[in-house]
Amino acid sequence: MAAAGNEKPKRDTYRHGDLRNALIEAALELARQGGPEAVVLRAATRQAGVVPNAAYRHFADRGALLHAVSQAAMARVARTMEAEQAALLPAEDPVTDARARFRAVGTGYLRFAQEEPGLFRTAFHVPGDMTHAAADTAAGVTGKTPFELLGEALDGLVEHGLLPEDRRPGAEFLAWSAVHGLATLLIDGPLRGLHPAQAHDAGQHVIDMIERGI
Amino acid sequence: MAAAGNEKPKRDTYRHGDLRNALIEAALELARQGGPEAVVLRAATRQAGVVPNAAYRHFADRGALLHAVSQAAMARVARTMEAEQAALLPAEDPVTDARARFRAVGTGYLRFAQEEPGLFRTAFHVPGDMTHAAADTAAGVTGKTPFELLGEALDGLVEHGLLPEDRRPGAEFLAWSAVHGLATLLIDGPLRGLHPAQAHDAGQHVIDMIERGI
DNA sequence: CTCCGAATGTGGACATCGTACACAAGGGGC
DNA sequence: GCCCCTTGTGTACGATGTCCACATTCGGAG
Repeated sequence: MAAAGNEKPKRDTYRHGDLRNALIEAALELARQGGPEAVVLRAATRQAGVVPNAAYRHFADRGALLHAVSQAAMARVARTMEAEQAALLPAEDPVTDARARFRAVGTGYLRFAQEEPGLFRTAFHVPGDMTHAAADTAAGVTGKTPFELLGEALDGLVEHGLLPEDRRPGAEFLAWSAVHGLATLLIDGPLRGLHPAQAHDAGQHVIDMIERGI
Repeated sequence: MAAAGNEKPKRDTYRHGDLRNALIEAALELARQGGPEAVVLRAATRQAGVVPNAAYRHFADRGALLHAVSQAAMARVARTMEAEQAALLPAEDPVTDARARFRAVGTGYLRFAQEEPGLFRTAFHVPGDMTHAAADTAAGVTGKTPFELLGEALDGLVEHGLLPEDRRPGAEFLAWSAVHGLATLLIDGPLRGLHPAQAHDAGQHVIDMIERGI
């Protein structure tokens, strides 16, 4: 049983053709299992069947690669949130709908955190630009970042009288704080390893708290 | 201007005498500026004036050192929380007191996160044992971990009728989620670099939300 | 069509890191 | 006073990020 890595797709052309994306893809896989610190430049190039230095033709340094991966991961968060909303069956009451769409934002966020902890941690590892992240790289299919989706849902609450207008400013930070904090607890805090169903319950409780306290 | 590091306290005895603590101390300083990833074994031994391998007489590996540092950082979190409570001037009303003590838990937590972001991140980097952390290494002067301090404050709320008893179970996770999430936003999220006063306000808003929604 | 420059990939090298193994020094119990 | 266990040293190895010089190829200007 020789230890042969499953790398090196043995390209024959001198040029790779799509190295940049291949690197992001490989790094994304590394991030999935192992989080941001597992995104190691040489491993990604190995997987792409290319010499380490080749990466520097597409990324300034490891940080730049990691940032690209982070953006990609964030886009997946957005897609999960969108999917959660899309799965909602419309009630007759638009007020109920607005509320459901708001909750779906949090639920999707938490779902992603549980299902893809590595990617989740990567998405918010070199953050700071969650709010103004280059929309196209960090957005989901609707072209909105997770943060924008949240803001939109909050606007919906106001619009339908579920949130007083004077409470709206800064509300995204309250909601985001609570949900993200729980995600942290679930991923590698004391709530780690919670049964999915229980985790879901915990999520709903946090969202309840937000609705009450926001 | 030769590049001379400010290391090597030039010990003369063959034995160091207190290497373990010296390493933790050095690593703590590394963590303060740079967070967990800045805790590099060789740097700590350098600072202690000792060869890299000497560390292995006291820690199984880098992870073990980091864990010790994490515990120490957590103890500081606890102390900051205790200080915040101690600074409270007692009201005549015990109910008001209970509430103030609860809020001080969150305020102290957030204060520490802002004042010592590196240590804060280190404290919860290899977490999972925040709840059951070896009490003596992660505790403050009162011998309680941050988590225990929170639980106690919540008990106080119940005791004085500020929190319905049936809402008590699991309440620490709701409160912790919200406060920790905000800490994350403040440290390296979109709220990073917020003016201390504004950060304080944000913290109070989150705690308001918790009180309302818990 | 040819040729040349810009883009892309290669090779080799270096500093730094974590860590393993064998050895040295010395302090404490008998 | 002797021996051994603890603690620190020396040397070494593989891995990583990154730098520099060189090779290969693509695509457009002539």
